[in-house]
Amino acid sequence: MVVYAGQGDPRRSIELLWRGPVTEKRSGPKPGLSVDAIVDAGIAVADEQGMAFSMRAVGERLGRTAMALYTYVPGKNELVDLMYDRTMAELPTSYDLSDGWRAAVTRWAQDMWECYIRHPWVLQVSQARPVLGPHEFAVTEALAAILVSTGLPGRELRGIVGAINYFVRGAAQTVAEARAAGGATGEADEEWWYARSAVLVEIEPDLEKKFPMLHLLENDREPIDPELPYLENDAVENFRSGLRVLLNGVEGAVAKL
Amino acid sequence: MVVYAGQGDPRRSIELLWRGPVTEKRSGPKPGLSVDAIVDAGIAVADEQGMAFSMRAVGERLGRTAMALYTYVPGKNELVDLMYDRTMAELPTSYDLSDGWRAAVTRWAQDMWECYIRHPWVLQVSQARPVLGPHEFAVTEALAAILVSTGLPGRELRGIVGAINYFVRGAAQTVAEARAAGGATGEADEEWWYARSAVLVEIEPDLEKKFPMLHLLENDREPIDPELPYLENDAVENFRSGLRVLLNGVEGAVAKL
DNA sequence: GAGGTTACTTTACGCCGTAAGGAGTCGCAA
DNA sequence: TTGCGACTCCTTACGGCGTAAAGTAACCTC
Repeated sequence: MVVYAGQGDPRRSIELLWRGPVTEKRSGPKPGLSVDAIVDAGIAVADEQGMAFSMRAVGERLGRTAMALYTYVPGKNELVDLMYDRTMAELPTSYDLSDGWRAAVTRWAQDMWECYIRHPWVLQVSQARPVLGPHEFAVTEALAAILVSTGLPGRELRGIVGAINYFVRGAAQTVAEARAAGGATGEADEEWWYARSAVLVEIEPDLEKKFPMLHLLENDREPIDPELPYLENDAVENFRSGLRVLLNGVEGAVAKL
Repeated sequence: MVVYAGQGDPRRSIELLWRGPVTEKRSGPKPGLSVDAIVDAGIAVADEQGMAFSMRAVGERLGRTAMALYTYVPGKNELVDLMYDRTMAELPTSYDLSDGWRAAVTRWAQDMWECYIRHPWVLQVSQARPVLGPHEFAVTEALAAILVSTGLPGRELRGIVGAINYFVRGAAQTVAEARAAGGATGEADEEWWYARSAVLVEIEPDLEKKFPMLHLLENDREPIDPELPYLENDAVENFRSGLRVLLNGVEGAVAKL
């Protein structure tokens, strides 16, 4: 499932996202739940089951039925928006620039990456229609603050912010989905890869001759962390070296100023 | 829905992906359908309805029930894999290098981008567990062939291939999902954005003061194509300038050789 | 023409998000 | 004190989904 932000009433969604401490006195029975509790439960369930978590599962975790949630939250889409923004609150809102913008961006990317890995379902919340929550803003503000310090014009910075975002998301997705797929089927990465590549070379024996450049790309490997599974190791290496290249490009633009 | 590649029997999946022209004579009634026809229908339905298309809808388009498809294809996941690989067949398998690697990579990215826009559901097929189909290989082979010509070592190229891939996917996703969300609700981008930003400034009036760097980033805009809707315009600009920065980074690495 | 194989259908199961309506609980005004 | 409206939470139900199971009819081979 992919969730598009805020399909429902925009006012209701945004009020929930930016809600302050609501303390109105109201009649009727005391609420046994709260939006916060539901969002927490939702995150916990989604961390375990991925974006395909069900309202019933969230309710169950709170000792309620699924329908009880609808008292607090208009629907699943809005709940996901709230979960997304809450998750973004885990990240720092500003970065130390004393080691230069490059070190700061690297730390931002690292933090973001780790957050994605902790909450892989976040990677499936649409980016195109931003959730427009306060913490989502804050995270981008943090990156913008670092990059503005380079002195580059806004026109160029927007592309760079996008590129960094896309890159971190993509790289994290590679790891996150590998884990999720393994977890869902109980298969480890290696097993999955082994089973398929074995069948592949059996059916298509001269794969290396058909795709020589891909084969060339596989050369020159160095182990990074032998503790990590194969695919993950690969992803971490690609993350580091890809980010380095990307930031070199930024550095080039800065140097031309 | 996000589809993880090949959850089913690996042999069956990969045989389907790499199947040659199957011409065995078989007993029983003549097949009225074929894997190819089903894959085509699936792509057509997914282009219209997105990844949340249903097996029933694909069957209906072929004048059959949903269950008829299961004679040819093990399940929806496998069908999506086949649709994915078929879609990749739309792309060129090699690029002219006479204008240099940079021009070639730019064309590759442009082609890839357009393919994603034509078939937005492709962006929701997992990347981490590659589908391992022949055309997916061919597309990456094409990019690898261009980049190998730079002379950079495989270690560095893997990160670069990843970065370019992530970037193009992310940038395309921004446009694709904006369109999809608009299409699903019948809202145009502008309306969506207007409705939300209006509520936002009402609820949080001093947004610009809370996130000054984001506000700074919005400066210095220039119109690219006034025909395109707002969000899309933005995305196209970011795609171009982001790719430029990324390739500058690659160029830096090449220059150091 | 019999028997096995295959294409396709019908039916059904257990999920999903959520609409509708009812039961019980509380604050407050009469 | 009583009644009422507001509120939380429940049960039930609907129409969707992917697909398992079993049945029917077409076709090939012997």
